[in-house]
Amino acid sequence: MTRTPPITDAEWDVMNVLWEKSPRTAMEVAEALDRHPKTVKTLLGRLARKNVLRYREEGNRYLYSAAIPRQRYVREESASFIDRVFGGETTPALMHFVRSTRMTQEEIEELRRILDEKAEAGS
Amino acid sequence: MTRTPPITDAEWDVMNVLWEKSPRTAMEVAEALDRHPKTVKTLLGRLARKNVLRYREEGNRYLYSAAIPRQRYVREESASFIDRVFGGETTPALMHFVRSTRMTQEEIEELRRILDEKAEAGS
DNA sequence: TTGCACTGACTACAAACGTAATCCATACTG
DNA sequence: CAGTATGGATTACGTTTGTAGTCAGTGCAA
Repeated sequence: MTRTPPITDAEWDVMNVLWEKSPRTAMEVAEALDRHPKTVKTLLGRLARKNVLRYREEGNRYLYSAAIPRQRYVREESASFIDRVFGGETTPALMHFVRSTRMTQEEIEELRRILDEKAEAGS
Repeated sequence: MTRTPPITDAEWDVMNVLWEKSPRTAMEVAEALDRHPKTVKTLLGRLARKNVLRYREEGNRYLYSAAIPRQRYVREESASFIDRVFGGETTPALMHFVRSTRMTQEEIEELRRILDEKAEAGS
């Protein structure tokens, strides 16, 4: 298992749109982000070099797709963030997140169900 | 209310030791972090310039203290982290996060309470 | 009292970043 | 078929970051 290469803030933006929907052309990504196409191209290139995304030719353009599941990145980034900001205390961090995230009633319900499962499973 | 200036990873390390206990001399901070004193001095200087910490002279050396409460940084950093990493899809990612975090029954209870509050407040 | 040991101020510097512009090949338009 | 527009590759460039070295002042040891 290759280690996930670190990606920067701007690169996260790009990956987020690809994780949301792949594949996309550079132009589509740029539009989704409302950022300069050249800038986005640079970022796509850097991400490709890191093998975080993959592309396939389609006519004269490339179709980019995420090559590493978002889950994995979220997990690793969360760990390092929590480590840095919360000193490794995961649960307090989680509570903070839940508190500060706006959710619909359905989502709250869903979360309750998840908690029920966890309680069930026991520790 | 002045906006909290962004601080880098290395700067977080420094602030963490100051938040843990202030005031401290540059040397003490360097020792706590086990990092080169010169490096730490640079970081302290940058943080001072950003007014994130304050210092007071004591003989020929400075005693540094955090000038902005940790709480505030945690709040802001969390917000930007959630935004960046969870992207638009905050809640699904959060659910995954909850699912994959090991918690005690008490913590689960605590989280339930938080959800109750949210359900209450919402709609 | 004299020089050294520390300290902060200033300077250095390469790598990473964000943001693009330029260059070059090629696909579509007229 | 020629010219133009478009897309990727390469190059650019100021700023930020991590990491530390150099310089200059000063309090303490001898």
